[in-house]
Amino acid sequence: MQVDHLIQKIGKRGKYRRFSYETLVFFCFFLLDIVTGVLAIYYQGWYDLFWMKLPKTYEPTKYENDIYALWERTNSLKPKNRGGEGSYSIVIPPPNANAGLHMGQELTVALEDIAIRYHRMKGQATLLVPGADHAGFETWVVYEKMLNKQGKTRFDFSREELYSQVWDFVQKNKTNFEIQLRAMGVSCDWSRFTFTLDDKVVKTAYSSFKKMWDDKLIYRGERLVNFCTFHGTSFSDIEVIHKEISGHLWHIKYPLTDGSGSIVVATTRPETILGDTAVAVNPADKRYKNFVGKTIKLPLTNREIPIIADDFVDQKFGTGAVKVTPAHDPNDFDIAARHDLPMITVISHEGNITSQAPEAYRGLSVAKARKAVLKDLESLNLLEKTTQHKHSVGHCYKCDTIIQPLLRDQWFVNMKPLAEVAIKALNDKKIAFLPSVKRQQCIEYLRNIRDWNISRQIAWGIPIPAFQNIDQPDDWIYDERVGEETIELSGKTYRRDPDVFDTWFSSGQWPFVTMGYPDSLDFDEFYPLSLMETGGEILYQWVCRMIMLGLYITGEVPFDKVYIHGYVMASDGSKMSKSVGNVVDPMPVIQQYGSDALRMGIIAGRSPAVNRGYDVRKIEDARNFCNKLWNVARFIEDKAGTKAMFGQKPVPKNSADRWLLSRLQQSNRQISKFLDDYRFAEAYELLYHLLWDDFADWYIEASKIQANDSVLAYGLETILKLAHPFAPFVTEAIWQTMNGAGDKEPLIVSNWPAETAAKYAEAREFEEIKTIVEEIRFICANLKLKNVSLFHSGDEFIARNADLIKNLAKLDKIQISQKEDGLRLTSSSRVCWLDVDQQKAQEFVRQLETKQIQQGIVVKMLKDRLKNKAYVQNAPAKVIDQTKRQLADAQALYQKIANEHKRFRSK
RNA sequence: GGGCUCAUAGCUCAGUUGGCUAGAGCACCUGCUUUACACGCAGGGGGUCCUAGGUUCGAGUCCUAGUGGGCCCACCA
Repeated sequence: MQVDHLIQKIGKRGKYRRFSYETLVFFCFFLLDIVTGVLAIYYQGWYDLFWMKLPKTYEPTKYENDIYALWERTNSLKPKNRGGEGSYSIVIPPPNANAGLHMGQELTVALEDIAIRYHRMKGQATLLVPGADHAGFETWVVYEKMLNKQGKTRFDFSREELYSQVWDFVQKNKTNFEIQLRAMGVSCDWSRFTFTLDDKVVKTAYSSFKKMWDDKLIYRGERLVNFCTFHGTSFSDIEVIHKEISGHLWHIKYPLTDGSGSIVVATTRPETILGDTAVAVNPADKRYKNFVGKTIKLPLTNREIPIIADDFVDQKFGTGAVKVTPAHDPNDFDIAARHDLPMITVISHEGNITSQAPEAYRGLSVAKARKAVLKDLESLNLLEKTTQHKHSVGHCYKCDTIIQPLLRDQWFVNMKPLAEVAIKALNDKKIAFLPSVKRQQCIEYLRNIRDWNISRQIAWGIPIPAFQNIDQPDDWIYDERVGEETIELSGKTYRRDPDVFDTWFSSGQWPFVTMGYPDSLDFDEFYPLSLMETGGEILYQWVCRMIMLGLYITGEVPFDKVYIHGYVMASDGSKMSKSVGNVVDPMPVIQQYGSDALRMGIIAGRSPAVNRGYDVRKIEDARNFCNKLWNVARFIEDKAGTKAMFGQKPVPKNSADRWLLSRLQQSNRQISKFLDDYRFAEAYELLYHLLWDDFADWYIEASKIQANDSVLAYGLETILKLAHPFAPFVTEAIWQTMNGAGDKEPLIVSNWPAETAAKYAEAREFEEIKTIVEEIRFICANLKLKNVSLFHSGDEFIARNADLIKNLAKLDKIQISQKEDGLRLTSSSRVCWLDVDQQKAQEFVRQLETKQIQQGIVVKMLKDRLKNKAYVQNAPAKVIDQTKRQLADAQALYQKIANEHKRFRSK
């Protein structure tokens, strides 16, 4: 750098003249260097400002906050160009308000923001809506854990107290992830931020509930629900985790009442005997033909229960006879409904045996009751045998407690009518899916859908607006006065349902809630959303429900396209999990490598729905990419200056200029196409090579020999724009620094580069130069040559581009010569040779040999292909033409190599 | 039990209606104090595209079966 340079210069002279004037200057600079060095550590910006505009390496942390603030200050995150054609909108899947953002969310917002920035630059009215999810049960679990740490439980507080405490807890975390979303560079419109407990959300949830209520889609019923006895709440079916458990199958003898024998049933849950109300066999089962209609005396109880016949029973399983416990098994519940059997609840919501069971077992836990029941059966000699049995058992997805199917009065949504409409929309391809297989998966789910239990027995959530007549339990009314414990209505007293909605009931309405349904400009313009981008784990819980509710409430599909991304796994391919401790937090990574680097690193090489490990090397690659861009900008700043650089038409003057324009045009086309098709990783890779290979390694190197400021600036401007969706911060930082005063619009709202008129043919000349240079580099590296000369016998092309070739290939000189005794180049049609002495050149013969053999194989392969009649007959003309061209090229090359090879051997 | 998905260089992965003489980054090897960048420059080596069949003029790409990872769904007592 400048200081070091001066020190070197002055220092050398000072060596001989101590205490001279120069020595003094030297020390002054030396001191200054120390001072600036120290300052550099504390305040890099000042140092940079003093010596140069753009510092040597890009340091993201220095710019990112300011850049984001600039976008907010300039209102760049709000939709512009409204009212025109082709608006573009996305809603961020609202992160849970109870924790920081994880890598999966980084991926989510990275993909969404790339799409948003691209469409914004294309000039569309563009909207990305941020939000936060109260995440009912999820947050509840986190909060309850915190309470427990303080030695308290949920029973210490009233429902209202709990609600307000959780509210405060969530507010804190909400700010936290608002900061994080900004750090991730997400260009969302903060003025439209929506929390799932905001008034408008609650209002919409209520009006939807009311509509369903009126349409008779809501019913209250005592059904079996999946109940976690630890958390004291019920779950929907898809929230239950089924696990393979290796347990036992107990065969139990049930004596017939008439004393004529017994029937043996097999069960995995012997404690449920206490609640049996029948034994069922298959009507076609000959073994039990005479049993049907008889009764048995249920062991351990004094009850007499019937033996019934039902098709559900599988003759091949167990003994072919099933005990029926309607209150604690979904299948048995169905059987009971068919046969009008009583239901006896023997397990309580706390997971203990109830008073409906014989006294001996009352109050015991399920596990203890099982032991006791087995012991008693054994002593009565009723336990016939015990076998090992693998079966799947539902568990609470948070605490791993075994889920008990329990009878409970709950609100249910009749899903069939909603699902049918959704299935039709999906079959009609009203929504596109990436990857496309997800459509079928959704349809399958919807076809087999079961009614949705939307009641949750927790304090944190949207209260269900329903009240029950205290004198008449069947009398339920809809009322939104949920702040009241009881209400009076025409002389009757009604008590509020203490339950809250399942979180997904409100978030299932997210697309239209956030757009201000039913009457707002946003709703008119931005609904349906352009894209719904999320992880595959909530395809059913969220995506399918949004489709159903969107269609039901608004009459339209809620979004045009669904993009499902894969998971960000740990680097060893396993799942990231807090308990394993292999979670990578995005925030420190942003600190270390920069927000842009994390964004590009996380999307690199990813296709939809494919899980991939987190790979720090990809982040490093991306960091290097940012730095490359930075240094390209520094170079151009140095070369072309900073005044009025951008926004001007490029004026090509030489072959490199024309080549670059053609490369920019092609890349622009391809990157745009990839982004249109949501192929983010491929667009990024193309961009990477455009900057690194084409622009930096070739064009900038060439421009050191023959500079053209207008094309340099145009190239940088175009690449900054193409790169902006992928690297928003560094591109904007460069744009802001180089684009002069702040009166110009920020890059974020600038226009996507228009296609330049560039003809590919014009680019051919530089391609040939590249080929020649590459061959010379190869030969020189191989023979360890330096400063060789290139001779030609007056070739016009070589002569015209001599300067370029000489410098790019690091030659000593290029001259005309008549005697051809060096090493002739074989990759180009130009006749030229390197001035290499014969002995040295001979070393290259082996290389030539290999090359000739390889080329010979290629020629033969292409020839054989064309000789094949079937190929010529069947392959399309285009492919055959291509082969012919390939063969001609290959043969020409082969000939050159062979000639050169022969020339050497003959010497 | 049903369904989906992945298997390509040492590692992580691209490779979209079959046309491939199979690519990228990292890692590796050889040279570079070439003043935009060592987060760099130049050059290089490295692959029976999981296995076995099949369709085709042609298969990494399509079909069938198998092997091994991952995921989802399911009420099997």
